[in-house]
Formats: sequence, C-alpha cells, structure tokens
Amino acid sequence: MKATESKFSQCLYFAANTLARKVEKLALKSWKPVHLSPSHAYLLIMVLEQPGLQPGCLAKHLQLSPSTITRLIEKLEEKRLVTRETEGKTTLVFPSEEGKALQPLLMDCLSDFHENSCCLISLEERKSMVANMCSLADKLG
Amino acid sequence: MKATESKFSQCLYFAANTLARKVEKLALKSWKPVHLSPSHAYLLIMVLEQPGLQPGCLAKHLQLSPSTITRLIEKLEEKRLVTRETEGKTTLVFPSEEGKALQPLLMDCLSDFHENSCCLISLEERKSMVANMCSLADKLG
DNA sequence: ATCTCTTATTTGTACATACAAACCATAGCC
DNA sequence: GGCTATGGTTTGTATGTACAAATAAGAGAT
Repeated sequence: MKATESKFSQCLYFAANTLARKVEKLALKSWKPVHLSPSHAYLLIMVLEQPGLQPGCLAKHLQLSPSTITRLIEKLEEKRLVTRETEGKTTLVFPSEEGKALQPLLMDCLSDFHENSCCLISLEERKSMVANMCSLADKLG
Repeated sequence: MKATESKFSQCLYFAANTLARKVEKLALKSWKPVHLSPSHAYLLIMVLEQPGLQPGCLAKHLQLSPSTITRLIEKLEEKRLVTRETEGKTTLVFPSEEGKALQPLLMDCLSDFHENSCCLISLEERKSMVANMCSLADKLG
C-alpha cells in the first residue's frame, strides 16, 4: 500500500514519520561507502568544517539533543575519526587524521544522496518542500 | 538555533528527520490523556474501526514493518486494549471492551492533535504539505 | 502423501534518539 | 576563601523502529 492511500494519509504525524523513515533508508544507502549512519556522517562533516566545535553547538546545528550528540561522538571516537579535548567544562571536538582523510568520500556520499533524491522529485520541488518542512519544524519549537 | 538556519537546512534528510521528531513530540503531548504513544494510538484506532484486522494489513496501512506491528500489539495486549486470535497462519486483532471504551477519548486526542497543528500552519498549507510528503514517501518506495 | 515453496507472524538483536539525573567546572556572591 | 547557582557534558535508562532469522501454516508438485 502507498502512503497516499492509507487511512491516515492526511495526517501530519503519519506523513512526517513515514517520510522520515523512508528518507532515512535512502540516506543509509548513500552513506554506506563510509560505513557511517547519516547522523554520524553529518556530525563528522560539521566537525571537519569547523574543527574544535563543541557538543552543544553541534546539537543546535543538527537539531538533536545534547545527549544524542555525546553518543554520536563516542562512536566516532571509537572509530578514531574524531578526538575530544576537554577544556574546563567545555569539550572541543576535532577530526583525526583518519577523519580528515575521509572528507572527500563524505562529500561524494552527500552528493550521491542529493542526486538520488533528485531522481524522485525536481530540484525546485525539493527545495520548496524542504524549506516548508524546516519552517514548520521551527514553528513546532 | 532554528532549523531554517542550520548548515543543513536545505538537506532533505535533515528536514525530514527534524520535522518528524518535532511532530512526534507534539503528538506525544496530544495523546497523553490516553497514556498511549502516537503509534499505539493509531494502531488502536484502526483496530477499532476494523475489528479483526491482521498485523500484515496494519503494517501496510501504518507503513511500519511487520515486526514493529507485533511489538505495538504486544503492548496494547498488555494494557488489555486488544486481543489476538490466531487462525491458522494468520492472526486477527480485536479491540477489547476496554479498548472500545477508549474510542471517544482517542478521537478527542486526534482532533486535539489536528487543532494543535492548525495553530502553526493553515489548513490549506498543511494539507498540501502532507500530500507532498506522502507522495514523496511513495516515490521512495 | 511427502516434500518443497511461499506467506504471515514472531523473536533476537541492534540502532537512533530522548529525558532526567548526575557530574563537574566556572562565575558570583557573601 | 568557601558556597551556591549556572551551564555544558555525560550517564542511566527507556522508547520506537527495523533487519534477519526462526517459526508455523498453508499451497503445489511429483
């Protein structure tokens, strides 16, 4: 059955969650080459662009809770892709050499993901949908 | 920081997941009176409308995996809101008396949820967004 | 009638995420 | 200087979801 045919096809909860799960699956495939889940990959991309970024800041950018960020960093640390340096009460996250080496591959995965979604929806459509979703997310606080 | 201001604000993965998490939170609040999570509530609503529905059918309507449906039903069974009757290789799910008694409250929660989302976005906007999200979800397979 | 193939469901396990509480360092205040 | 308040981070724990394997029942073929 298609989502558009479901009894709940007009329900925001249903639509938002169904879409997110399917996008997650697509993203998982796109990031397989780096052996990272999408959220780990996005975090690593941020840290590569702004070495020394703090968990709290990452949480705000990625719109995830601080505890989730801690968990994501832990895993990236295990994989030796980032390192943590605590400075007083704050923590700074840096990419390791291995992490840095991954950057081009990460970028490939990111554009692969974007290309895959472009096959399904025109660039313009996607842009406006994504913008609408973000603005609604903001209204939801 | 707002989602629209994030580095990834134009990314479908980011937008879909951020929105879903926030909608989930809103929905959680709306369904608090019945002490059920949104997905449990939606499942129960379906079973109330079509007693004897099978797990596989529920999976298709709710766009969730069969194993997730099993887990949801288990919990509803624990709470004595539904019962399972196995017939050969299939299973039929029925609402219990307690489950049936909950129906009006469930409907209240549902409309409460819809009202809450109406405060943030016009009915028309919501409808078109939800339709877009569902159709994109369908394209994602 | 038995053996295999398919289909429906459940179970074991794993992952992403969040909440609440704990931890810990700094800043302000007395 | 010590005490409390604050804010950043981490930990314990719980939830929702899915994949893959296990189970079980029916359908077809020989």
